[in-house]
Amino acid sequence: MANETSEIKEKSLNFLEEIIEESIAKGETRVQTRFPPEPNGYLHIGHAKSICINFGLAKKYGGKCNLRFDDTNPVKEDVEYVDSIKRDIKWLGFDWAIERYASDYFDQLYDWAVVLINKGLAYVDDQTQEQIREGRGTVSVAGTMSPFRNRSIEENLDLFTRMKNGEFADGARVLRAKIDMAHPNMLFRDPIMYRILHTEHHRTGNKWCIYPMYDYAHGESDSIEKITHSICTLEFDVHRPLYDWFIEALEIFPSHQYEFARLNITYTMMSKRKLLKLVQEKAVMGWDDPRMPTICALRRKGYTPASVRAFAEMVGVAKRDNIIDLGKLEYCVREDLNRIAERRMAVLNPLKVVITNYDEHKTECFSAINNPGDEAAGSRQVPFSQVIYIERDDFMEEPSKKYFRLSPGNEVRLRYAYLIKCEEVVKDADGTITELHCTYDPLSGNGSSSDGRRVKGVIHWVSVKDALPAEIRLFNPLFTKENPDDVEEGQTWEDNLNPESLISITGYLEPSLKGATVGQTFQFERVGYFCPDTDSTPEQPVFNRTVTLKDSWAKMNK
RNA sequence: UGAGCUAUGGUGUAAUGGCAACACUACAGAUUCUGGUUCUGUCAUUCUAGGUUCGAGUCCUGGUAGCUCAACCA
Repeated sequence: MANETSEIKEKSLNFLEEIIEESIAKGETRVQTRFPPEPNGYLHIGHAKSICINFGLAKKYGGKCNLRFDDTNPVKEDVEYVDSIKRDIKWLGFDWAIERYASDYFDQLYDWAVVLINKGLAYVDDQTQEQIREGRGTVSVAGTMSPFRNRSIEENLDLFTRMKNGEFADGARVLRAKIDMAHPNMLFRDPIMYRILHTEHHRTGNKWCIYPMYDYAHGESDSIEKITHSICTLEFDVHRPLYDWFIEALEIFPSHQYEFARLNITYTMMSKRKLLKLVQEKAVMGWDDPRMPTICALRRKGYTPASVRAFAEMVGVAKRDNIIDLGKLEYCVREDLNRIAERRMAVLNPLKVVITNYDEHKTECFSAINNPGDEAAGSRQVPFSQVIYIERDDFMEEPSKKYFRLSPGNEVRLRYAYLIKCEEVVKDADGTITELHCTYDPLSGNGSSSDGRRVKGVIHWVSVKDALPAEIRLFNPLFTKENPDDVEEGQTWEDNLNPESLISITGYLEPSLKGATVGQTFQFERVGYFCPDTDSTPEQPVFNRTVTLKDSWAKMNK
């Protein structure tokens, strides 16, 4: 029997879950969602949120989620994008019930347009693009009616057929819904349903030279698929009345649209158009450049699907505008990687240390734990010799008060190996430190020391003669401003690009990292999480920094 | 300026008329062969002015602020 203390407090519902539960309470027996990307670019973290919502809701309520490509504008779309989108959704861990394209419905959509013409609810307009724009009015001034608005049904039918048959040039005519040129909602001022585009479509080829607009195609596509909950972002809320208008006018299955606030992240650009520009202008290596917010970039950078899903869960779903701290995304990867990533040692900014009382011909191996949180991960052997690299940050000639790493006369623990003491600092003519001479305590190899003394500092190291040199790519935010669109007078968002977003250096890795392959992920102890890049080869290894470790020492010294 | 949407800590999300909760961040401390992890603690009179009510973050009215809409894009 459940008693009060064993009761688990139920997690509260988000507003979409509430809507669904209400509809179920009212007798709805089905939950059918859809994820409807336009194949005109790569999916980004904002789409990941939408994917998690749509597939997550379907899963939670025993329903299904379709994948539907919204491919109504052939001039911007391409199969390259279709393939990447499918791959990214699968990588995130979701699978769709059915795969469809808005273009699958072009015939049906055309027939329905004819229905609307016959009902006197649509007409062919011969005005130019300019004239149509002027006729629409403004937010505070009513529009004016097109001189072609009152054509007969027969003439409209004839003209629309001829539009379809390719008799007219691009832009010569459009099909418009006949609604209300004075409507306060601009979208109701006789919205365009079809435009002429003599462009080859990536799926329908040259079959069509007229293509439906989003507002006409989307709700009808939802209706055809009997979508119960059509979920989209907030900027589409003004489209909802029109979405409903077409469905009611056509008397077809009533899908309903619900809107949530899109994801924004500090220091991150989410606009597909602008991301495309970065790719085209080669400001980044490509859509999967690890500095991009795209899903393929996150994958390449070393993010796990679970961490992206956890992030989507963490940011929640609501209708108010938001800007999420980039730190939250980093928290999510660290949390996942801390659990699963094997530890290794690597020195990114080397300082040579000679251990003067250690046999110069000797190499011995120390056992190092692969993952302190996972005993099953086991351990590995790490070679040690007389000359090693340590991080330059781990030595300070004149240490500040709370510094407990290496300094002249001071002793530190080499992780998994000996205690060493700095005896001499060697400098070049410029005064730059070139190497350190240290002595070691031969009895300290097992974690103890010769006389029971304990040291606070533990630093990582790599044996110079065994080290594996590798290119290390350090990534920083792509933009210098929290909001990349926050621009000074006379500047553009591109002026906010961070010149230090990519720093490439040579690091020295422990030899066990040889042969690491794409998909593996490691923690370089005390430094961060790293993974082999897709550019990596056995001869020239390349590692990406996924995210740094939390560093409270660095923060203290800011 | 017409219409629509939204206002709760630094950030995000809860609280469904009854003690403002959870997570991230920040700060303080404990543990630690990673200045990591883990653990403990600290951080709000809910945009504003009125009203309804025994009782309002929640309901009502006015104001203010932010976002969205005037592509033959989605």
